[in-house]
Amino acid sequence: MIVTSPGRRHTVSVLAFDGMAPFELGSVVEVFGLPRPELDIPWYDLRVCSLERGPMRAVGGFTMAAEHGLDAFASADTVMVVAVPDVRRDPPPEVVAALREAHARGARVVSICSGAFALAAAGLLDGREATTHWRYADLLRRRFPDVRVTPDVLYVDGDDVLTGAGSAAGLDMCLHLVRKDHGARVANMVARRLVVPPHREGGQAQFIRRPVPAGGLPSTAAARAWALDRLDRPLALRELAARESMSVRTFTRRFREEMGISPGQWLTQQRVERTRHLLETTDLTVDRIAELTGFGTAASLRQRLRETLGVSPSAYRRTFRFTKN
DNA sequence: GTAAATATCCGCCAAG
DNA sequence: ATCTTGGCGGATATTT
Repeated sequence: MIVTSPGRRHTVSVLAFDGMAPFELGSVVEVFGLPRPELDIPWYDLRVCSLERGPMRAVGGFTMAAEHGLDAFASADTVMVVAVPDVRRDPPPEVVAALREAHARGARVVSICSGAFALAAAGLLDGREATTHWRYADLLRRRFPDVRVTPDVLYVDGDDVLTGAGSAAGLDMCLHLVRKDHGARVANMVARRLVVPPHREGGQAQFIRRPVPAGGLPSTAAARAWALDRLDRPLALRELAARESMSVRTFTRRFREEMGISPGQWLTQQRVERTRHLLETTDLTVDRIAELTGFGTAASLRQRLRETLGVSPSAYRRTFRFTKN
């Protein structure tokens, strides 16, 4: 879903304001604003915009000044709000109007963290599923009863309107956008360069449950640790369940609640990660790597790699060996 | 590449 | 009443 016309880069705008915390803004800058000469595609054109003209104080004791105003904000292909000055009141009417205008024009409107309050104030979340930082979920529900607030996901993709949860989930949101625009291969390269934890990279899941572990409930953590330790051997679901003294059914259920993916999918992700590592750092044959990573045969390794990274083992190795030297 | 054999996943529901 | 558990079955995925 790239709405850019040919010959023009996809523009992303993000709103800055006085008193804001820099973290989520930084994530957006990192993903969309950083030059990426290693990719042979035109990268995004990021515009940091603000209502204020003068310098804005940021949390942490420094000041910043944006180069663009609200017009640039409203006219981008992807319009992002990563926070609001005050979650208890609506953002400035100019901002609300800019969001409505952008959405009506067909722009993709995205929020991270408390930015969802700005989208909600503009009516863009009415009747839709949306998320925000878990600290604000109740307040968002109370202030905007027409919004179906889902607190325990990393992000919600409504195609033209997307909402991301708090803090680091903003990065997941940004990578998700890259994946939608440019495919898994490019998204994975960006994620790699960001050194983002692997289990958040690969999946197709637009919808990941429980960004923070649920307290108190029995956990599948020990079984996961055990599995990682013997990843090279075949691991049956019933063995993992037995590790936690759970039935297969309960284990599967707990696992999905904790990790957002099935045990089998998780296992595959871990094996793909190990495969990547070995491809990048050794000259072992694909057959040997298949043994060491638990894929068993090179055929199934190739299959999995093609699915998750979109490339063959040799192509992957060539790319990363080449860019490293 | 196909086909058969296995394994996994998950809604449903009764039982604790 | 409300919640968690775990067996069952059949759709789906994976391995051989």
